[in-house]
Amino acid sequence: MAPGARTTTVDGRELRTRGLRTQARLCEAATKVFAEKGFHGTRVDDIVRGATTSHGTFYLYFGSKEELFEHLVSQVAAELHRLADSAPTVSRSDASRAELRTWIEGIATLYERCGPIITAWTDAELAGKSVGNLGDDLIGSLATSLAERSSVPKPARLNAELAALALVTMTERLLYYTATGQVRAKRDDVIELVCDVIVGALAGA
Amino acid sequence: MAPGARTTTVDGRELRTRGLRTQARLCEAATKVFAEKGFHGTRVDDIVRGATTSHGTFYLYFGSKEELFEHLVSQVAAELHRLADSAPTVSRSDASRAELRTWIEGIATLYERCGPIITAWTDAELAGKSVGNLGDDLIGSLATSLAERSSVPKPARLNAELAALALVTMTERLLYYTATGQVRAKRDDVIELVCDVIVGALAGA
Amino acid sequence: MAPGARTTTVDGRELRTRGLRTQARLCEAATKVFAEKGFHGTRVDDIVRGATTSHGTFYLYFGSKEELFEHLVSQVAAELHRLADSAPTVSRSDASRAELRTWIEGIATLYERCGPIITAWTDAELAGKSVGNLGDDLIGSLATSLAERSSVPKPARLNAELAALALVTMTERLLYYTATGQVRAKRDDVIELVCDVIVGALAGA
Amino acid sequence: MAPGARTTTVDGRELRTRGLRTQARLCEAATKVFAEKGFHGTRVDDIVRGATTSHGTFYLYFGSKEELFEHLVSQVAAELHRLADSAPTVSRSDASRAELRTWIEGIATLYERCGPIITAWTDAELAGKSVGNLGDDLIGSLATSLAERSSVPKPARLNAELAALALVTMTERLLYYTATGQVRAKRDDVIELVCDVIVGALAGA
DNA sequence: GATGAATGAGAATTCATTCAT
DNA sequence: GATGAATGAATTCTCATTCAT
Repeated sequence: MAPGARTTTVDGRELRTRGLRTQARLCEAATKVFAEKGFHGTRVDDIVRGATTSHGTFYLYFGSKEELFEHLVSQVAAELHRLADSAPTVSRSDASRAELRTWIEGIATLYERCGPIITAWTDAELAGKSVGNLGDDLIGSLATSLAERSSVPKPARLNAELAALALVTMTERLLYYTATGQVRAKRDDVIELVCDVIVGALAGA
Repeated sequence: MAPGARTTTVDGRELRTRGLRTQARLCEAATKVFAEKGFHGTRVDDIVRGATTSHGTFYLYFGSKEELFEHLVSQVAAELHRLADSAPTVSRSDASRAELRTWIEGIATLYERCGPIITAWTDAELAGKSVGNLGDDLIGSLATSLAERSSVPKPARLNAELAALALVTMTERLLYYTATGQVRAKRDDVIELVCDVIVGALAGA
Repeated sequence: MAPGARTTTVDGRELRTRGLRTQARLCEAATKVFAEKGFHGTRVDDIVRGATTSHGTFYLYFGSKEELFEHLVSQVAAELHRLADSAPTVSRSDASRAELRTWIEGIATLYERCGPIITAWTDAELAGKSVGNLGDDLIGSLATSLAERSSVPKPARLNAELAALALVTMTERLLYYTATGQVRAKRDDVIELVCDVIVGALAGA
Repeated sequence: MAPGARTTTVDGRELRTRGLRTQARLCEAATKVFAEKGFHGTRVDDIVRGATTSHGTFYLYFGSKEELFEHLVSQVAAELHRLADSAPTVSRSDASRAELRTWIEGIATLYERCGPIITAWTDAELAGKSVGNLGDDLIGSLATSLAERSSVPKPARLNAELAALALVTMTERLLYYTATGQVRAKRDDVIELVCDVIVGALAGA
């Protein structure tokens, strides 16, 4: 092989520049179509046309519609995991609040970029194709991180873990609705609000 | 018509007792299958087997899979609308808290009964079959009711409407996860928690 | 049986007044629907609704959709046969022309009454259900009658039988088009024209 | 595109030689089956078997049974229109008669080639799928052409337009019956006869 | 690497006819 | 006599995937 030629492997095959570009085109097209029609509504033909290639080529790069989909979703999932790892501690201090805000902003940004894929993800999930499980895995792990790092004095009723879950759930959906335009509110307002509720609930009185 | 004979009409035909029973059997079977496999995963054949009838009979009562589905969903939607209308006022008084709790319990109960249909609903919605729109319509209207009835002193940042939306969203998802077993928590704990967060956020300090 | 009760038999069963009326209603409704939608386009359900009865009742009187259809068609066929038998002689005499005219008028009238059924007949025929065969049988026999009675001096080329066929065919179609409104021409003009052409062709110079 | 490569497009796809052949096979098979069983009697499956392909392939080239049918019919229709445009003038001169004869022969030839498709056409038409309308459009336009070009001195009663319609109708049906074998007569006799009648009726005395 | 063609196992839906009351 | 309910074989159409060039 020519030295310096950039290659990656897909399913064991070496991909050179041309192949890489084709693959990228497929991903792009797929992202668009999945976003518009959801997982079930998307036909391989749609993707293939969008990428101006052929069916044959599609199966050169991805073993199935599912596989391409998982490929796309796993990228989002990875970012969400990264966010989970960087969950801040929650307390009433100004510094902590700023940190929390930054974190929430990170989630918002991700959702703005990938909202539609997340929709399709939910769609696919319902068909039992657990790709990495949004509802459970990721929201769960975001919540766990948050709970671990919150300074809850545990008033009688407040189960920190559960509370974190509630709050992350709220955050997730609200940001999702905002990103997809289902909720008409200013991004900043939403972020502030979410921070307020989280601090109110998770920081000791 | 003989007085007292209960009849409904489907496409101009009068339904007698037998027909009514068959229709009910179809609904039951459909509910079960939709719950198990989601809207897309469900075949008319599954429903028909579940109800021990024939395909022909199915189309005697419902024009299509979609139609039967909408029939089921509209019932849940109606109940959600009813709940929206009965949203309580939110304040720190004990009486108000009790009312809120009852309301939340109502939602929880509905979700326990219909969780799977709601899942399927989301599933169907993604295919563009807007049956009545869960995410938008209903959560929105639950939120609006709640906002209107909350005694918020409006601290600078807290937009009551948006807050209500956030809280209802949280409630909805959390109860949904609980009802479907995706979250392992005691029903009562969840309800209490949700109440706490709502009161904390929506009742004036 | 009560003396004087009018009865007919269908498939061996005795029909009393009520049954007779139901049967008549079915025929009426069928005539209408066949006319509108053709044989293939007509569903038993359409007929049954038109007659405000049930499917069960339909099969009480007719063994199948075909059978009812044949029942209707055979009536028209009978009248056409009667017309064939009464074909006039064709010559240049005024008396003969008047006779011819009357005959053509008879056909026109029949077509005005039954045009749509004749359409449906053609429709059904194409499916291989030879009910009595319009194209062949009847037109043929009309032609034969006409040929037999024409005073053709047989100029070299003119095969009377074939000519008669041609002329009857022309008559049949033209009257049919006129009766169904596909040709916008005054009834009398059409009849006159047809007479002219027939006399011109069939009567010796 | 490589110069000389013959391609057509179906629904945006480019057809190569192989595809073109398959499409042709489908048309051939369809022609045969439609001829045998009429439009309604023909199943996609019949066509597909006749062409030794799969259902999937069928729908690769035609959106439905109707579409393929229309494709076939439109070809015949086009030829009929061409014939309408080339209608001769009618007079008693020998030259004119020869021209007329040639014209009629053209129709006869077309009917010999496409008779069965024309049958199926009528069949389909009755179902309301107006493909281009045989009875009305085409016969009408043949008639119009003929009328325009006939040297009728207009004896009192003879409306040239209507007469032409009558004659074309006669021609059409007679040739049709002859082509499909419903009338047992020598082709030439029929053509001669038709010419005679037309000249007799349309050429001034 | 890339492509158009081909496949065929489903899936939804229709409708003439029979059945039970 | 009459009726509503039930049936299921037959039919059209779809689409993920494989094949041949």
